[in-house]
Amino acid sequence: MNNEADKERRAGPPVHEQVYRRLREMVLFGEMEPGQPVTIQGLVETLGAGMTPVREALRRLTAEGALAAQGNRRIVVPMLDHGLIDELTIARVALEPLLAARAAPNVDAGTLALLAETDERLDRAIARGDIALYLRENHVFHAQLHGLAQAPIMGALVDSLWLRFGPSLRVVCGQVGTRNLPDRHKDLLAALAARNAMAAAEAVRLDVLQGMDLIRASL
Amino acid sequence: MNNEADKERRAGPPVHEQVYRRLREMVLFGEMEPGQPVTIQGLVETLGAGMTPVREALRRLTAEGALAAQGNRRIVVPMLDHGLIDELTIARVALEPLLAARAAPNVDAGTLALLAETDERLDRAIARGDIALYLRENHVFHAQLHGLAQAPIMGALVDSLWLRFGPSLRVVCGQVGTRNLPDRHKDLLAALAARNAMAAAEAVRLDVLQGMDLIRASL
DNA sequence: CACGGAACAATTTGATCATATTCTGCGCGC
DNA sequence: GCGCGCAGAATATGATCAAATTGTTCCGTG
Repeated sequence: MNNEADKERRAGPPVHEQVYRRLREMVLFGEMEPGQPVTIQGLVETLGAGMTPVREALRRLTAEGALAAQGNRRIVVPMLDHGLIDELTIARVALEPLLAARAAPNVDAGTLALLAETDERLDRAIARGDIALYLRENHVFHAQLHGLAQAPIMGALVDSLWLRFGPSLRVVCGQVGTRNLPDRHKDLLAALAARNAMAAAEAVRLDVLQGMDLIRASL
Repeated sequence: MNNEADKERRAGPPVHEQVYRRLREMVLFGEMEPGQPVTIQGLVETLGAGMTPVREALRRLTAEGALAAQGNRRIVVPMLDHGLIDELTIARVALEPLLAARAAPNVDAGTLALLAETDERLDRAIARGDIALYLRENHVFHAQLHGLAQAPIMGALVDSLWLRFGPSLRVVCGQVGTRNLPDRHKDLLAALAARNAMAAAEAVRLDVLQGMDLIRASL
């Protein structure tokens, strides 16, 4: 009896984990605006979860830089200023090419095909002007690359950086459209196919610089 | 009446913040052994706090890499293997010299004197074989440097890295003693005094390599 | 008869919730 | 303009429920 209770019990990951993942996606894919306040009770109502799991998810995201706690006990989606964007750019340029270089020796035909497929979907999203899908596929593309690097620590650092510019990237795309979005992915795929770590690193470096310039340009 | 209640009320920072800081120190300064399980209820008794603040502090530290959640919902102090140490080394070499270079232009006489004082206390700690004090002063030294860099994002990334090797560093010091601990601080201080960003970066790079080699050598 | 292992029970630990308490910010009156 | 409640939101507690680990027992086998 009591089917609904049973169904809820079956849910493998704990609630605070589910809430964390949901909020993480919302931040990454621009479902939350920079500067927007995030209230616990609001999320409790929106997500239909208890306070404790929501609180834990918020602490976790705050620790990762996805959200920001402003001294008085309010939590907001962080806004980026010029200095922070510069810092983010420096950090990304320092780390992401390293990941690409580490990934290069680990590519095989299967993973390469997977990356190529993702990049194709990404191109179609750009062509159709589907910003949400672009953000999603772009993230999948880089996540696959980072997975290949077999580097959990550096991967976590980079994830944190992506969380920080996610909301702002969405805003930029909304303003600029999908015309000149960064896509050094073809160079990257060629480099990976050739197992050329240096070339892969350089392709990623350019992709990062191009993307961050876009954000910087829109203030 | 009820002085103890009054005292507790006076406590400015919220309990979860206090618990977080205490646990963070315990991890950074090796008061917890790698591999040691961390239980919520244990901390509730040890620290005399409620479950909710403890849980939040643990989530935060887990997100920062200071603790590790092993699939089954247990939390442990992470153990480093060879691969993780290599990764940590790469990440530290990629980031910390950048911070030093950014800090170099910002040094003035006062901050330089502060750094020199810290370094002196650090030397005395080494001379006396006081491992706990060494770890503490070494951290203060680098924290002061990172503060000078005016780089909150990269500072957070580096903090996360330090949290990851804190426990293991303590173990190493316990085995090796304080004889040949890394100390490129004299070179670094000279470079900072001369506002030489490149030299400061190089000094930090060598300090990092030396320190991580020590950990790597002890498996 | 001793040993190994699988199932089971008991204890420990984690997850979640309902509720009380405290703090912040805001609007009202002086 | 300034202080003083008042509403609302966050913090913190303890109870309750669920899950996992541990220890134990019992059976089958060599």
